[in-house]
Amino acid sequence: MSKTTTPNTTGLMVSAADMAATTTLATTHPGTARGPVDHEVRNQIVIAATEHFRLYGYEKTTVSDLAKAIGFSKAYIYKFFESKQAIGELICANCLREIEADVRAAVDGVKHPPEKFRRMFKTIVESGLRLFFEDRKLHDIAAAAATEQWESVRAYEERIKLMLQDILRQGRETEEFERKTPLDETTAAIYLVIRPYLNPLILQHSLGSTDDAPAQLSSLVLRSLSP
Amino acid sequence: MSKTTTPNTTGLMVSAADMAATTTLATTHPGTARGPVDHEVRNQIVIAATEHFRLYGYEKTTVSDLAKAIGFSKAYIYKFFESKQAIGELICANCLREIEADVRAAVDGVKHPPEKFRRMFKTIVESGLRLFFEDRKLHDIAAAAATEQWESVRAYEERIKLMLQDILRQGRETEEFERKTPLDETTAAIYLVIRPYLNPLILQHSLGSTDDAPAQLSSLVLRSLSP
DNA sequence: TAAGTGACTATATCACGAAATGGTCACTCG
DNA sequence: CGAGTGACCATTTCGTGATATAGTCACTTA
Repeated sequence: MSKTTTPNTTGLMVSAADMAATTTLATTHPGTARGPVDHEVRNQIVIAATEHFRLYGYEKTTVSDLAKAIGFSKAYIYKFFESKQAIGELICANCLREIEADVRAAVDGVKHPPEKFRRMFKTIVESGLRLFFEDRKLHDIAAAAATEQWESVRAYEERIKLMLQDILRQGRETEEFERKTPLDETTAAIYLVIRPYLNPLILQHSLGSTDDAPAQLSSLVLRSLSP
Repeated sequence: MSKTTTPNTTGLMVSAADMAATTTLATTHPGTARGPVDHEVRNQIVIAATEHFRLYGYEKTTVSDLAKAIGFSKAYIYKFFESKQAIGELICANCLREIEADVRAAVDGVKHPPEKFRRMFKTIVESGLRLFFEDRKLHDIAAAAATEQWESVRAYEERIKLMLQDILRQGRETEEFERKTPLDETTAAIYLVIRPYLNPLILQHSLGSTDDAPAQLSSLVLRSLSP
């Protein structure tokens, strides 16, 4: 039958902060979006979803709830998002980006790579725990995202990995870190060390050691990096 | 008295059950046991439970099933175990002890502590995965045990930790490992590194990296230990 | 034509009575 | 007295029909 040849461009026109009246940024991954990526109503949906998910959780929020909140019909929402999960992914991605921003802020301006690494690790754990304890409902989304391997989580982990690699590279340049081991290998190994504290799903099982882990593991890693 | 030889049981005998019967299954933690710890019927229960749990899983095995298997009434089972979970804990503990034995065997006879550590890590992952893939039903018990923090898991982790500390101590003696960092600290940190691969619950979430993780992380750890 | 929706379907969730299960105890029997 | 149990209870689990939800589509309206 006649495919709905919606004349929109489902392409990836990623614009960071292009919204009129909000603080939430709605960067969208290709595939999760549908219809106009930059649209007032789309932003309203994101805002309503963020609030509802935070207050009542992902499961207990129905698409109709969101529709009611923005004063449109449920069907209209599907003009902007492919599925409820696509909305969840976006909110989840925003969460993770916030953590990432925390980490970047903590590392930024610090001179020595070793200290950078320490702060990176420390902040990852702190921000992860903050999400877990203070925004449990949103954390649950992130956990679900991790379980089901949503794109948002994969991308987040990839970005953190790159950030780590960057710090390592800097440390090699300043000769504070050893250079024998291939950079990729070092990155991969250290990433494996911090992963349990990055991934919301695993973090839940590491709550017993979150107090000491960042310091102890940072020290261990830095020892392994000594030239 | 001396070991009961477990003459025979109504029902099939699996090799693993054989093992369970002949090796120490009397090692019961206070609270999980009840009545005579060394008793023919008790062993029959353990054998039946091992088999049933393996085949049908912990949840789907009822205490009545076990009773039927050994030819006694359900009530009699409670003369030997405080609860169904107590039986589960014992079977779980046996599983974990088996893994521990694997690890000990892999490390035993190796001379250099660095190599010992490598093998320890490698075997932990391999045996954990073996349980996961080949005895999923039993793995599920271990996972449940980890979730609910059963004593058996705590004890297992503790034993592995001690094993690790022992290797580290040896390495310090042979001067292959650095000695500046306090032994406790080193042990704790390295333990945190291997924990995600030890704990059945976390291992599930690390399946993507089980191929390279042991080697990469061993190298990282050993670098951190270099004098 | 673009913005927007009511009505529809297939699947998932819920409520709730029925059946099953973990656990106890008074009791029998040798 | 000790080995062993049937009958019993409180709590879970299960099966099932009723309800709710995700998602679609033809359609209206300005």
